[in-house]
Amino acid sequence: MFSKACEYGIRASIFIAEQSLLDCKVSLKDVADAIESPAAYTSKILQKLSKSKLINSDKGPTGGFSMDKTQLEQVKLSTIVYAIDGEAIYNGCGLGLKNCNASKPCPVHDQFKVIREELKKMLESTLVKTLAVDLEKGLTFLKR
Amino acid sequence: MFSKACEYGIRASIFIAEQSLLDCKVSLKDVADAIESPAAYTSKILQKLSKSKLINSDKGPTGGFSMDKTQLEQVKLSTIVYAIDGEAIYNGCGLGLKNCNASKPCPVHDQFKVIREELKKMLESTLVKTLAVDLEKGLTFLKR
DNA sequence: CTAATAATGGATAAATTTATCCATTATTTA
DNA sequence: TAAATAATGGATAAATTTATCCATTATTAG
Ligand code: FES
Ligand code: FES
Repeated sequence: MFSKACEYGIRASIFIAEQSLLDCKVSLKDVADAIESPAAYTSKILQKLSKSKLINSDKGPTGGFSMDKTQLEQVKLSTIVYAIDGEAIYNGCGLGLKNCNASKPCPVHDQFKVIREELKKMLESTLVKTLAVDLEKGLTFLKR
Repeated sequence: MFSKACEYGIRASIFIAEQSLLDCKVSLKDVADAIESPAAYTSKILQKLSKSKLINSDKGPTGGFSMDKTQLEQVKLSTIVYAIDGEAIYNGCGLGLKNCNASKPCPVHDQFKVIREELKKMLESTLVKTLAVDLEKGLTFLKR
């Protein structure tokens, strides 16, 4: 469904959000440990999220990654997915034709459209912060 | 969503189904031309579908790929996807944890489950033959 | 039986994605 | 100001996916 990079990105964001709700900054290592991901690769992904202003990053001692109030209120799953995987998931054709196009539809266009719209709606209506709250409550898990 | 191989596989199947409904066998080249895919790569995919008994293939002159009555009645999108991409799409975790597991759910488990179930239902309720009929009518397209 | 045809299978190659390494930069504390 | 810390950026490397090439096998028609 999503690329590995995107999966890591979502998991990392949820962890950072959780810790930010507890007023804690986290280091790259914290993140990699929490989501069980390769640190260096995760670093690249966090850089991308940071450049897209979805998370903050600070250098030096006391540095680390965090999300501020505004980010916590605004960053949705869709924001993350878009920043990492781009818009392919929204307007890509399910059978790989370039661009889904209703006026020259592929054989599964009608069926796919429904699913894709559901997915889109879901991603757009889910705040990372909300997921972080459940994580903090111990209801969900970032690794296994 | 699906791998390129799976996209080619679905498009190829629909084309073969369409031609089989018209009682025509098609060669590898016919398929690759019809779906605008690299022939040699497509060949590998068709071999896989053939070994899974989803399509027939015959060597020699008058050979080619085809689907018989039974295959046309039985092969669904889900059959193709399963043969090529495996079951990952059905029981894989949306965030990449190994196996979706409701008793130790990832943060998006509930949301994802809904989407995945929709997708599954859609794939399982769509016969390749049905898609082939619309293609034959000129209502849908395999390339663009 | 021969020649032509078309799929098959194995070996590679190219491209993309995922992952690692390390020197550099910015920041903080002592 | 020096030392320690943590992210950054660039260069590679490994792994996976996608794609190509070619010799072989099976089949058909002449
Ligand atoms: S054209 Fe293929 S999904 Fe719309
Ligand atoms: S555990 Fe992640 S989708 Fe079910």
